[in-house]
Amino acid sequence: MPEGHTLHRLAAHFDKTFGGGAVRASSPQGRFAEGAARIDGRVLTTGEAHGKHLFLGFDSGEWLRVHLGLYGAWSFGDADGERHLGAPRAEGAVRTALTHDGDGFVVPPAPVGAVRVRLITTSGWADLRGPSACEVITEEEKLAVQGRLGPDPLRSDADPERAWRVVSRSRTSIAALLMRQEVIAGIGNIYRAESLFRAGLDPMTPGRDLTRERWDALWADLTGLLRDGVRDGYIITTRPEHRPDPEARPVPRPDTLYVCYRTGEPCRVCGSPIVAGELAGRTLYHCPGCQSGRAPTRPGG
DNA sequence: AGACTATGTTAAG
DNA sequence: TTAACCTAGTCTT
Repeated sequence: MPEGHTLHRLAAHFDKTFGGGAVRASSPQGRFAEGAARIDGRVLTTGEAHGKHLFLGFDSGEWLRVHLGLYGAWSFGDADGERHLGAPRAEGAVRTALTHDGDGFVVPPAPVGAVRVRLITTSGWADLRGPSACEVITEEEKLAVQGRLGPDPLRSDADPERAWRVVSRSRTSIAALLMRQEVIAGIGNIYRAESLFRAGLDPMTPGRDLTRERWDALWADLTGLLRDGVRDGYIITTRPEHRPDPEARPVPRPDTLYVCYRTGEPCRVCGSPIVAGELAGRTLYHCPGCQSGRAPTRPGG
């Protein structure tokens, strides 16, 4: 789950439900005690995402920067119940009654597992577990982090031209380029593999062999897929005609994806067995039938 | 109890 | 190119 769409969902959630009042911050696990003390009592003013980074802004002018890594996840509790957002976890909202203390702050349940940060307001609580990065930074430091990130298709300030300048001059494979956050921010293993399948592109195609038109189409497709992910809450890349039941809303796997996690299974379009390889330590999935470099096809049109 | 997996990144070799 | 790190769930012994 933690590809770009998840971080934008998180940012929107904090923006909508945590703004306005003071926030109590703590670190039940203890590893973030000092950082929590710095934001404790402050007002959370804004939630913002850039690629896979989440920035929570406080009225002190400081920011909480969170990167979920592979395993990080937030849990939330509010009037709507409890739910998780981040790494794969048991899903399903649980209805629990909210109780408030004398100051009007929500009383959350006892921490479960290693909770790095716990945030509490008068309307709900949020627990963060397993992030690869969690730190309080200044505005200047935030801008420095963002300066190292490439354009994020989900942000209004994204400049695809910047990504194209790198891609069009690189001998590196498009599959590797899509994973480099300084080239394009927010793409992970699933969006990488699925977008290349939808484009009919051989993952090993050098960046500089892409035409401008194909790059523009790839960027546009990624933008649409990411927006769908923000809306749906999980990644859906299959077109209705390629699902067992075109009428039904696809559930997260097995019907949502073309190639990811489908090693050896028949391609939904051409029937070829899906191939899994390895690139820079990550599993790279593709369909040898639909994604041959010589005569690229457009699966499903 | 231990191995293994996961939608990620960084630092060391 | 490899290992390390963060966590929790699932599978194997």
